Amino acid sequence: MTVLRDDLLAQQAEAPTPQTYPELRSALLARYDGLPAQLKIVAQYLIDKPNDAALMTIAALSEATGVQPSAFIRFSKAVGFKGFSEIQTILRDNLSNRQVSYAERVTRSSQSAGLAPLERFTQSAIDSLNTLVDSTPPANIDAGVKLLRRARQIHVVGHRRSWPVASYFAYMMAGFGAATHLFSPTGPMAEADASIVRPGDVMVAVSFPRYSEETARIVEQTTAMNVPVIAITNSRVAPIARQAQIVFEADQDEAAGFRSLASAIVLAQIIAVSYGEAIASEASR
Amino acid sequence: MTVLRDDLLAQQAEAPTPQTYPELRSALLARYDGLPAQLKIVAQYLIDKPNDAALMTIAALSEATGVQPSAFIRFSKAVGFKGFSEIQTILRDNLSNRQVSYAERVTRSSQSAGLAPLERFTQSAIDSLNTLVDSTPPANIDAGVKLLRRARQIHVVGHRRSWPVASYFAYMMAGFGAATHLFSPTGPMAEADASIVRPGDVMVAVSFPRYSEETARIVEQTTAMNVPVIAITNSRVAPIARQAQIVFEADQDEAAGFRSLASAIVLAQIIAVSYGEAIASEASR
DNA sequence: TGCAAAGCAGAATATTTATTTCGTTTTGAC
DNA sequence: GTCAAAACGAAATAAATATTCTGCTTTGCA
Repeated sequence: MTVLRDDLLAQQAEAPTPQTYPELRSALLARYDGLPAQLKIVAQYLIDKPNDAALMTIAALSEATGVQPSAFIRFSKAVGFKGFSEIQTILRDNLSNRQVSYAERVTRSSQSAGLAPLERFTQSAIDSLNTLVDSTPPANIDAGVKLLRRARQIHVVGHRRSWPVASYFAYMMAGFGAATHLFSPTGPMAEADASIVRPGDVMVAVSFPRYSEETARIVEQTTAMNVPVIAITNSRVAPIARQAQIVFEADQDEAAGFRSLASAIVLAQIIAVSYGEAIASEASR
Repeated sequence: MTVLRDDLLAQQAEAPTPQTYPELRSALLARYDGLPAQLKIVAQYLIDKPNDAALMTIAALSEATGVQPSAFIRFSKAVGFKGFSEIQTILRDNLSNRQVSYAERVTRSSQSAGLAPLERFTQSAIDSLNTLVDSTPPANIDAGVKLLRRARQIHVVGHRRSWPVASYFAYMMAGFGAATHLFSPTGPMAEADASIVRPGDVMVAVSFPRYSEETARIVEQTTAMNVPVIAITNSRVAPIARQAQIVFEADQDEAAGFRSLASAIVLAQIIAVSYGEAIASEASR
């Protein structure tokens, strides 16, 4: 009897209704696994976007999450509240306190010896993305897509820093059903691979400074076979750009000696998705 | 007569209804002197405590200011709005989007649908980079760097879409001289690799929806050996985030069903460079 | 000082938003 | 496979909140 009561008390004690957002957050994380499907979605939204949820109505949240309004109430009661409004009160309190700490953060980080890597690199990435929009002619994308669609097989090559871009592009293209071959990232094997390139194929080469010699060599080999090359690089005069049919520039101004791959990754995505959309719009005809 | 009409038109023209908080604020400051007593109080409150006003009901504002609810409506109409709710919408937008520049917000809202992939994806990437800055606590980066520096060896795992991020991170870390081991991107081999993980190591796991089961399994195996995990993922409640010591969120709002890796790539770069700088600053002592 | 116009407070109403209810569907244990 | 319990979705209801309306008060001007 005593044991049972203790258990109940303990259960109550280890789950006192949260009063502040940090408490709420950890309570949700703790209970997440045991929640039913719809309520998991609600919990996730509250954890991931508390500041959005603070300002939205239940109807808006329902729309955003695809979860019925009533589920928000069930959720609130499951977590120990009387209704969703109580949860929102916590979220709002947290939001109105937040701007203080945010302001502190900005002042603190901007005064501490230059700027923290966090701000430096995101800003640099944003700049290079803006440049990407301005410097990429839509006609270039169309031409690239056209070439890719005519290809018997699409080869992708990229080494070192360019490898993530190359592998991402190959992954997306394969996802769209394109016959894709990704060159191995290690040098020696790569050249062996080159033998599988045939006329009628297309080569997509990714290369950024310091330009990999292997990539350049593979591009040379394939252009000799009249296989057209699509180059993703940082400059029209980059080694691989000279022989390429189509050149995409993803220039990145470097922040503190380290260039960001953000614009190159996004460029690869744009080309791949444009290809995917072209495929899809033809299929639907 | 003509003069009077011109005057009226001019008055109308120089007071277009504000759409953003900065506009609202300067409109209020400009008109403040000409307002009747009660409305002055309202204006002052909105100028002094916009973030409070954003979250309060008219009743609460009435209580706080000693001004009747109806005066808030009269005020709103005097400034050109249909009701006080419209003003509050502006205040709330300002509160939740403070980190995003207004220029960007305008572009974002005016585009939404039917735009070329080029603009869609770059804009979406920029948005997610802004979110990254706002949602990443610098302390988290410090803690991650500390953990990485203590590691005997650093293991990196990521499959499918996450592979480019994982390989890029491993590449950079290796460049800084860290003992780095990158798990193979193909499933079966990956699990064999797990045997080389030892206590004293650190596991860096990259995982985005749809979450790879292999990654989750490897993380489980290694946490069982008391190897701490640094997670790069899109949500605190992502599978691998649960067991992780440190969680970095790089959530990206998806554009047209395709999420960009830009913020994840930049995040990986930030962590790696922070590590590199920590190493360098110690070496120079 | 008187008078019109503007401002105001408080109650009444309309609207929005949260919550409850209930019939249906799904899930999990046997 | 069957049954009971839990979860769910949709619509009805309740609560809250915003807005309008009315008559009264103050202000500015002659």
